[in-house]
Amino acid sequence: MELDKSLLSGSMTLLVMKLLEDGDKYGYQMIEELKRRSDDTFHLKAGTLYPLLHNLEEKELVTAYERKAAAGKPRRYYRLTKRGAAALVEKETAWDTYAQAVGKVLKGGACCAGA
Amino acid sequence: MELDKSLLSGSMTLLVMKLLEDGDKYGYQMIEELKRRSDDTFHLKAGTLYPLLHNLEEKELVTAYERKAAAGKPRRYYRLTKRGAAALVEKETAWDTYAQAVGKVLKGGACCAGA
DNA sequence: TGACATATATCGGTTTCCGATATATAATCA
DNA sequence: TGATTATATATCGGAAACCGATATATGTCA
Repeated sequence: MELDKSLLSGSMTLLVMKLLEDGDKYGYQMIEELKRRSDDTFHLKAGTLYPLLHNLEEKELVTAYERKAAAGKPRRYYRLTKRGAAALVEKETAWDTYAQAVGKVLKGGACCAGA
Repeated sequence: MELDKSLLSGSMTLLVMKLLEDGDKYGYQMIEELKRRSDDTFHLKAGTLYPLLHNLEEKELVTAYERKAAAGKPRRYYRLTKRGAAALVEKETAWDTYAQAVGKVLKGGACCAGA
């Protein structure tokens, strides 16, 4: 594909990083928020999210810290690093390019234009 | 994900099937046309396309026939079956849903709305 | 002769994502 | 009290997508 293959379908990484743009969040919270913000379209699974977060941490695109909640297990919060924020911008641009290209193929049949 | 996982990133299957909507095509031709219709964004590789086509054939979403060209190796043309055309419509709808959901997440930060 | 474009094909590998499973805490309910 | 459910994190194994490399075969052009 050559345009950032990791977008296809690394879209989950993009979306998770986007959630962190609004402020630090912990894993379980991201699952809920992604569901909400996508109008119940994305049901991100724990088995997908946690390895993904660990991977972002390794690449230093996010940092993590633990904090006890009023009840339950302590929560592991994630924060976008500067490099993470820069990577996010790139990923958003790549997504736009990709989505637009799909749109071109889906709309532009031989039926409608010689262009 | 629950919305047709094979869209993420089965987008290639969607795009290839879409190309066939305009008429029968052979593999190499699809690679060239996808490049053209996407304004040089998608560089579909032979190693991706041919297994994908064989898979569509197995599922009876396309049929194939061979035809000699004026020169060179004979070409293997593919044609959308009725089931294939129906599957294409579904895949296009799924793509729309998916792309819109990504759009919602990318646009709707906590920064801009309580909605 | 060799390089290149056309054309199809397969194998092995990486990355994505998920299902299943495990662990731990607290609330609710029968 | 015991069972279930929700919260919260984690890992493992597997399926599927896509690609790089490679192989094959034909024809043209220098």
